[in-house]
Amino acid sequence: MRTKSSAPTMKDVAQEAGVALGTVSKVFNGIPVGESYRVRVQEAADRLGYQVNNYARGLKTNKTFTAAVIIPSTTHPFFSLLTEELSRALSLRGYRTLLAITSFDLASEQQCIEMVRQNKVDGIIALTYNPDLRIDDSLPFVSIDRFYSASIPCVSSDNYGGGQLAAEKLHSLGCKNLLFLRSGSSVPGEPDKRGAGFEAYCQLHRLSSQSLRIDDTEGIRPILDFIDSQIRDGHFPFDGIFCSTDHLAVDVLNHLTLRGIPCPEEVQLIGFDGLKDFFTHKPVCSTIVQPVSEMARTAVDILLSQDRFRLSALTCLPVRYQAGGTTREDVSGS
Amino acid sequence: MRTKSSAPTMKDVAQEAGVALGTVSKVFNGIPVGESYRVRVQEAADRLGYQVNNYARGLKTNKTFTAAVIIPSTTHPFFSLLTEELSRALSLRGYRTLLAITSFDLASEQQCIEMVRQNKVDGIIALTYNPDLRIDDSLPFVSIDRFYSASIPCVSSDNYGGGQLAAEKLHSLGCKNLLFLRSGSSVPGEPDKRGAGFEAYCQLHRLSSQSLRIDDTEGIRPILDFIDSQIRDGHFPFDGIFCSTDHLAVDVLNHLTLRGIPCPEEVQLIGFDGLKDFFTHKPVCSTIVQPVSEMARTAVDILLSQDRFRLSALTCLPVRYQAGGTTREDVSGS
DNA sequence: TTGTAAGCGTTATCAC
DNA sequence: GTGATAACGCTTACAA
Repeated sequence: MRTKSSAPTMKDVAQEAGVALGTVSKVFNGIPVGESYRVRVQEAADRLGYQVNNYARGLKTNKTFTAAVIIPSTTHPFFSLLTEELSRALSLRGYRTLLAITSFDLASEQQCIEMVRQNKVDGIIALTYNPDLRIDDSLPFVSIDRFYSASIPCVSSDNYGGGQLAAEKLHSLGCKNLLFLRSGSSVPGEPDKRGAGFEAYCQLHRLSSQSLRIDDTEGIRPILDFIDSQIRDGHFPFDGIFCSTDHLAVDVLNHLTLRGIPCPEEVQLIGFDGLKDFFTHKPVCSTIVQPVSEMARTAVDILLSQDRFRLSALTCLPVRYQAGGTTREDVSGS
Repeated sequence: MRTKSSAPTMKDVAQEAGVALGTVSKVFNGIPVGESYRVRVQEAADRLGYQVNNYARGLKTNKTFTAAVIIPSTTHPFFSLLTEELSRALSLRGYRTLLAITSFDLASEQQCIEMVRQNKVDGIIALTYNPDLRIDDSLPFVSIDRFYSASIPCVSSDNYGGGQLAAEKLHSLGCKNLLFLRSGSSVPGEPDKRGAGFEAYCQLHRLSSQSLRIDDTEGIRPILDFIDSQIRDGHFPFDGIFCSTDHLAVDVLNHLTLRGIPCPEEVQLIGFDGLKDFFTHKPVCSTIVQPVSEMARTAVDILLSQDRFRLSALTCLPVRYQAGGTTREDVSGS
């Protein structure tokens, strides 16, 4: 029956159903209309395989029911989980996800923002590193793990509390000489508070502790070198290490093993993120678990909330400790 | 200067620049225009922070420069890599990515197609399981790993050849009694050819081989039970196993280790996918590597090619073997 | 070259 | 309750 080459429009449906254009529109917007008309329109639409054109609708309504997710990568387990949870949360609220991957490139981050703005998204959720990001505040924007300004809501896990928790755990596990290791982006962000919380706990409880922070541009070589420099006669002076990420913790664990320092026997190790090995579904190390799912839901809630500006500028979600083989309580299960 | 509440439009820019609307449009479409005008328009646009409205443009041109990626999940390493590569390839061609996650749900797959169609995407790349998917062929569609019909181009790796390659490798590594294990979706797809290729090689070379295939709805328990049932006096009768995925290979490896069957000493194991451990960047097992990046690029090329119907219905990309510790040649490096 | 006006598919405001 | 009609922001003939 369809001789038209392009997709059917409301006009086609109206003609097919023998009703006026406006009536068709009403049917598809749930606006009350005579039952017989409703059925006629519905049938005609089905026959034609009609789908409403969101672009045209958005042009009129200024709503596209599409949100952008801007993220550095999709292959890192934390980001991939975050992406999935964000997409799921948006979908649950009837929103589509426009995905933009920045590859950790600062210029690309800005481009992505411009690009998705052209697509007239209703809002942006972004995990970025560029401290000078130009964010137009006419468009709802929620930042993850990076605080920009009071007018840009930021969602993160309780990094500071997580650092404290890690110190507390190591403390209660009998560690006397603590070490904090950090490898990460050179631009400041919420995750920096992990070390701050850790150090605060140590200071408060008069625990001996030392910290080493490096940029990930240098690779982790400096950290491994530091570890080697500390080893004297096969002995490592620290008995508890908190690493800023699980990834770093695993690298440190492997290096210590290589050097014959047994973990958790001689030194206990706690990471941050709560990543699970994909194959075994087991934690890769003892760790502070980020509530990724809640973070995603919260970010979406804030993005879509009517009065975003009433909300607090920074939302920190609670973390929890999870044993994973690199601390000594594990023998009694967890 | 901006007193308008909503985003600036071309009209605003025209007014600001003191030129006609059409002139502004031309500037943003690269259509030649007097240099002085071009500059005036550009400046006015910058001043106003103007961004073209892709929705309005698409309405007129029937092109949105947006493609949909429909995928079961973003957390599985293979899918997450595929998603990233697809997004990257699309971006390189000037396309945005609309991401839809189906969670392996057949009904959701259909919904996603409908949903992205409403957003007037220019095409869809999908990895789906629903054999009865209703695909409107008015919209370019490229399927990954599942062949629907001659009019729906399908991209996959050379699953059949990969199966052959696995058998050949095990053969050349001295295995005499082979086993193929498969756990996967109950709906047929290109990956099923892995086993077929494996068996074909065994038959051709008169190698003793056996196969066990189960649906992943049952979990992998039946496979582990089968393995247990084969063990006699601590001895396992098969000396070479090909698993349909790396994931299965790792599970089998762990189970064999648990039962005291050393791998690769007593039995050698090859998986399929080529996944790397995220932390160590090392293969999780000896494996047949899928060319994910090429698959993504190919899918995008096909999707955006003008005459898609000239192309072959099924494009199989070459795989390669990679040693990863579960086969015996590894001692001499890889 | 530049300006004008029609129209893309939809919604919303009206008379009917 | 139903059906014309004017926008929405943009592109594109076509006229100036």
